[in-house]
Amino acid sequence: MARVNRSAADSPGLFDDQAAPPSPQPPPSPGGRAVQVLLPLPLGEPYDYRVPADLDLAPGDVVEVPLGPRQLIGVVWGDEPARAPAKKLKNVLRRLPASPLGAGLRAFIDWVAAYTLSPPGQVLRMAISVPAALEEPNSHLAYKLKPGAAPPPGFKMTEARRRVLAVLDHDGPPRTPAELAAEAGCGPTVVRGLAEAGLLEPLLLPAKLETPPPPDFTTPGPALGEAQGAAAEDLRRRAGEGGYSATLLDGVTGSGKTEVYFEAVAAALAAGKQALVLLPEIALSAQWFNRFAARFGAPPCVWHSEMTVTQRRDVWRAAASGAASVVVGARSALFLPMPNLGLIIVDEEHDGAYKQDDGVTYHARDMAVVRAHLGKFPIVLASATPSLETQINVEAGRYLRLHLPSRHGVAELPDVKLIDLRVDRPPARQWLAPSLRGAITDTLAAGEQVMLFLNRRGYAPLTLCRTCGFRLQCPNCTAWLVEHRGARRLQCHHCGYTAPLPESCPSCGTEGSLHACGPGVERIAEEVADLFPDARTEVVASDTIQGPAAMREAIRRITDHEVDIVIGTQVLAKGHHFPMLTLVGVVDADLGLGGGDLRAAERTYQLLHQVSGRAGRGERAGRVLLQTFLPEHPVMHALAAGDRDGFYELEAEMREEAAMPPFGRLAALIVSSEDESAADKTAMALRRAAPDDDDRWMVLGPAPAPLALLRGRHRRRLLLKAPRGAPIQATLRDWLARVEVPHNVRVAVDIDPQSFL
DNA sequence: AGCACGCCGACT
DNA sequence: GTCGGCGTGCTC
Repeated sequence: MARVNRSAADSPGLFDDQAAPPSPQPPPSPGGRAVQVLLPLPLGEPYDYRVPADLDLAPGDVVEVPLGPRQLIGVVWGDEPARAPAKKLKNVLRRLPASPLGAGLRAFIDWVAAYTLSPPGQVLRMAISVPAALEEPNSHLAYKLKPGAAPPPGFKMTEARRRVLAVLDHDGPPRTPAELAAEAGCGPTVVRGLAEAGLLEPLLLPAKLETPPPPDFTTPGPALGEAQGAAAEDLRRRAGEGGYSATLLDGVTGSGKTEVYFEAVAAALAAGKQALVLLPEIALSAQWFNRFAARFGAPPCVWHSEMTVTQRRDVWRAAASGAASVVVGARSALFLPMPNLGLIIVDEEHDGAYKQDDGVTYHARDMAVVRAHLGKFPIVLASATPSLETQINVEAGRYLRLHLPSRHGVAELPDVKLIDLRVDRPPARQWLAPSLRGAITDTLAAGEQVMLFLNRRGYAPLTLCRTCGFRLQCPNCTAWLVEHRGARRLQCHHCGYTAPLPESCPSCGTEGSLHACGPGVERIAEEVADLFPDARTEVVASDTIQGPAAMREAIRRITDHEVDIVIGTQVLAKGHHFPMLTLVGVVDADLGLGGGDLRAAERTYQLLHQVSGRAGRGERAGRVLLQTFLPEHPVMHALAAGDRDGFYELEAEMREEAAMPPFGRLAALIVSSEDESAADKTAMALRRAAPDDDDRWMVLGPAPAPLALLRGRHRRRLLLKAPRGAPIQATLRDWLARVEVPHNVRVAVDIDPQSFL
């Protein structure tokens, strides 16, 4: 074998035909090309690697590199000369066949990392979360007829086997086992049997990329009303022209919000762009998919964390290659590589599910605006009850607003009435007030449906001993154990701890003295069964409904009126349309208001508004009864009076007065440790090192975090309050650098925390 | 995030 | 005398 022109630096060829020995690193060559590779680890900065001569690399390329003893996949982040000492440099091993990450996505990852004070590698990990998608798609097995093959002796030519051979006999491409089985109408074993008998010739087809069916954006959308049409036209123009803009699409369910933003999606597609739609709880929105399919004649690509690795691999590839023109997903879809991304929709933008609280803490709605800004394309935020942040951004002129009036000229909400529980009292140990019971009776008599809403799973939120007062508490968290009578167990809703319900008090040993306090949905179901024994009832909560299929089935039963009274938690608050549902009873409207959380009133208003919207969406008028001990509270007042704007004005006034978000900014430091005193010590040390420019910065705490003990870790919280526009990241970075954090203590940073006590 | 290296307790 | 617990520190 003649070899020519081999340089001294090349392998001498000795090992060429042997099992790979540990590859000797070529000596460092100062002139050799290097790249910076960002690895999906919390490393803080990209690492330098040498580029072998036969490899041509550019920023965005996905590569495999050695790191210590292992090999990792990373992304080329820069192509400057190496800064690391030359003797540390290792070679890039290979470039992966994945589509490179575009400059826009890379800039976005850097931006999110800087904003959230997270290592960029940790943010990158969210963008390349499916390693399988980065490799060459697997070629797959296919069969064609083996020419001249004869059945072996003893082979029975059954009808099914004959059909398979007939399918291949007509000309046509080789087919995969699954395709063959489907076309021949038999099981996969039949195909395998033929292959084993040597009648089929196996061959490997190059992988065909799962190309999603293209949405049809050319067919005009449904006829829209005047305001809807004008809004759609505005968004169409923006999506078609490109360029950054942020628009609040403000309208209740039934105002045609979805149809309007579908027009923006259609315009983006017509301009050759990809569109991304974020939804808060993707798995539960079967009705959304139906509407999308009705408008575009094909389902969208879906992305959420509960999908299988295979599903996510295919969607990731389709997004990265540009084959997926529309992706709809939960918050993590925001980090999908979409090279032609030209429009983002954030539906239900006020929803708390957009905030990610572990790992990189980010708010997907706000980061979506950043991605649109960096990518210079429009973003649409849609909601019937926008967040106060978004409202203020509209008022300040940072966001545009398109208001959609209700299409049918009816009031935005059904008739909402308050039930004053101080006067209209339920009997002892029961929870439905007489007037609500009466309304349920009337509704059932009219052949209509009732929804009772209580945002609390299980039977009772607290169990205590009547003899000694002992309360059953989670050993790992600062939380009561919730009795689940169906499962006959106690459960912690924060860490998943469960235990059987004890017969006697664990503290004083008295038998039969444990007492369930307060209601959960299971207990309301018990009361309903007692009061309305003939009604068909169903409890819908995240723990009674396992998986999207079960959810769809529950929704179908309710829609088809197989249920008279549905008792549900938050999972039932969203988007569903039940034509025969005319009465919504909110068992405890005050539930979210306790605890002094900054956003308690806002969130309660948004949730109850949404729940109220479930009543009377069909032909029939609906009514809503809110049981409350606080009928004079602004939230209750606004809901009963249908005065959304008044509520927001008051809420904005209070926040502005307190210089709280969105008028000021917050960052939280969560100090946590299994060792309580270590957590306390670190928290106090942070307090002492706090920025002391009192005019700009204000530090609150340390205080026990909302769950002072969570999953066995003791948590303390400090809050940094700053004026809008203050350099909060730089201040936090300096602050953290001044404090020595022991190794058994973690300090997590939460920029723009959403919930706290 | 892994993974190795390192420094103190219960075994053959 | 060794095996192995997991604390701590590095990886271009």
